[in-house]
Amino acid sequence: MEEENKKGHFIEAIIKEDLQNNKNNGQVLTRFPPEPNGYLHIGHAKSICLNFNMAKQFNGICNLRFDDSNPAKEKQIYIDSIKDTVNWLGFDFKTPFYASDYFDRLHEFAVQLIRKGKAYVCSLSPEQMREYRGTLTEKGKNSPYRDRPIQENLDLFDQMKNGKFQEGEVTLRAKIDMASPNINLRDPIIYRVKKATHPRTGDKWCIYPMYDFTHCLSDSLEGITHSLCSLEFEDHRPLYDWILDTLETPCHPQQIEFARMNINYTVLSKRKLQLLVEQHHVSGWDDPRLPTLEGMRRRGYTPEAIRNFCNIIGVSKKDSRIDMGLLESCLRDDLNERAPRVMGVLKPLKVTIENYPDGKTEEMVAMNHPQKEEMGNRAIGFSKQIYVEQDDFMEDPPKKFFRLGPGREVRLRYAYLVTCKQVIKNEQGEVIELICTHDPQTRGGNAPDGRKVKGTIHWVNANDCLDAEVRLYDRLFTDENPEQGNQDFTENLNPDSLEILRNCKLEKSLGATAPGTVYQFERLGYFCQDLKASQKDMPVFNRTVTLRDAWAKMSPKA
RNA sequence: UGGGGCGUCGUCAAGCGGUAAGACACAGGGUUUUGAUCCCUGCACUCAGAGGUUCGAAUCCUCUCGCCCCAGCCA
Repeated sequence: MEEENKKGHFIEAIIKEDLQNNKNNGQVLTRFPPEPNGYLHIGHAKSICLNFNMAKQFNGICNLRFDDSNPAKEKQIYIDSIKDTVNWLGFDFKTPFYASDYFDRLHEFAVQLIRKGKAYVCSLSPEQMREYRGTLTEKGKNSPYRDRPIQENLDLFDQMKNGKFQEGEVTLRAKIDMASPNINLRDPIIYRVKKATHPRTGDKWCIYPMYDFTHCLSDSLEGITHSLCSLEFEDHRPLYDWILDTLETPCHPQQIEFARMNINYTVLSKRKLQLLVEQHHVSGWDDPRLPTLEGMRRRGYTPEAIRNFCNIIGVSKKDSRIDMGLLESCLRDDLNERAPRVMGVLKPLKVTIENYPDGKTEEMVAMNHPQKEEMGNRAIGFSKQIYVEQDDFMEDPPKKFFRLGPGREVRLRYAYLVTCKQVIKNEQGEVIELICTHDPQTRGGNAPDGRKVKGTIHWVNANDCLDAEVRLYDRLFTDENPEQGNQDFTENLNPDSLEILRNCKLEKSLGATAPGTVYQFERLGYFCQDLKASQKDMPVFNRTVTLRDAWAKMSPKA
């Protein structure tokens, strides 16, 4: 808590200064305002953490508010998913707020604006509207309907509300300045006709407020003090302020913009994510390869790892592209602490210990976490037939290969030192079995004569293990920035982002996994059971993330 | 050619006139029954560039260059 005096990121600095000046009576109220038109992704997590953390840090509150002013795109399933995901991430909101709960008040505000002569009903068609708006370098022209008398506007707006107009026929516009260099101020539309059923208000309305009108007023109605949003809304701030200054509102929140998150080798836009789902490049919104929070959750990401990541990357106004490696580093950091260790063989190679008694089984004692005694031990059966990893054997290994090879001795973790005596191949010349001997004196893994064995490999008891499917995931795209330029970003999809292994042998204890628990398969990585894909007789495990692998680094793929 | 932003290590990011934090990555080394973890060490004489102000600048001023956003009845 010596953080107190540090300024932190620029938003934190602004809030501290406001507090010092007793602005907003020393209150801090933020909000996370998703539109329920899709699922949340890691980019949203940044905003969620920022908003909830600022509120918490300054003894304030953060509202979850659905920005549901466009019924054409919004659905209840998204609302449900978003609520669930925010909770899963570890944030509490009492009851969610909805912009749609303010529709009546918003309507009154619109009428107020008309009465003030600051809004008018415009009968320009969408095409005409575009022409009148001008361009980036040319001023716009006033709408011929701009000077309709107040009473006429009132009547027309009422007719809009009563369904007398078709979509696109009329709009309600703020009367600001068609010559403004800021296009957002060229008489922006604040209400449009939309004959759609709203997930929450049903068919009560056939006119809906636009974002710019809805957002600032919703903020004000809730007493928000700091309205944090992304950079692209910077141009909208003058409009945000204009509306709140023009209308008689409870308070005037301060909009502050920050840069949204980007991560390399993936995409973080709802539109592109949706495309990946629709075109079946992935299995669904919760595909473990997706940066959606539901996907990451299914993959095995923990809320703690995600929150830590969001805190670590900071907040600024600079466009950035964060290294996926940092996310993975945060993940490993958390998983290393909490994941129980187990053994599992992904690509099994049968090993027969020729000098081990037939039919005998011993219980070897394995630690559930090498650095945490308190996590306890477990017993693992050992017998004459075991499986080891195919990658842990090389017929003609280089000197630095510390694993199995003809005549080489390695330690079977928590069991014995074994030496490879014979290699058995099939007709194709593929190694299908190893005949080894074990040193009975080395039970547990230590040699009484003090002889050093450099390599330790994992194994699974052949006659008492679990058959499982394991899914290995790699980055979804081969290009660091898949959305570069205007070319089709799906061309950069990594064809090897998913590898399914169907003949995996896992330690028996994995037969009953607690939902959501991530295990470390020693020497391989972190894995968790995929409850959605698992069958009764064939559990499916997802590889959450690999372990750091110094060996893989020095031997660039054989 | 209009308006709004942004440019500090490979990637994020502190710094707010007193002489470049930290994290990830990377490179060495140590411990280790996971080539994991952990622990050391190294890693920007320089802050997009050029001028200027100052005893002193990444921090102030001027100009130049580069990148991002805006012309939905989307948010």
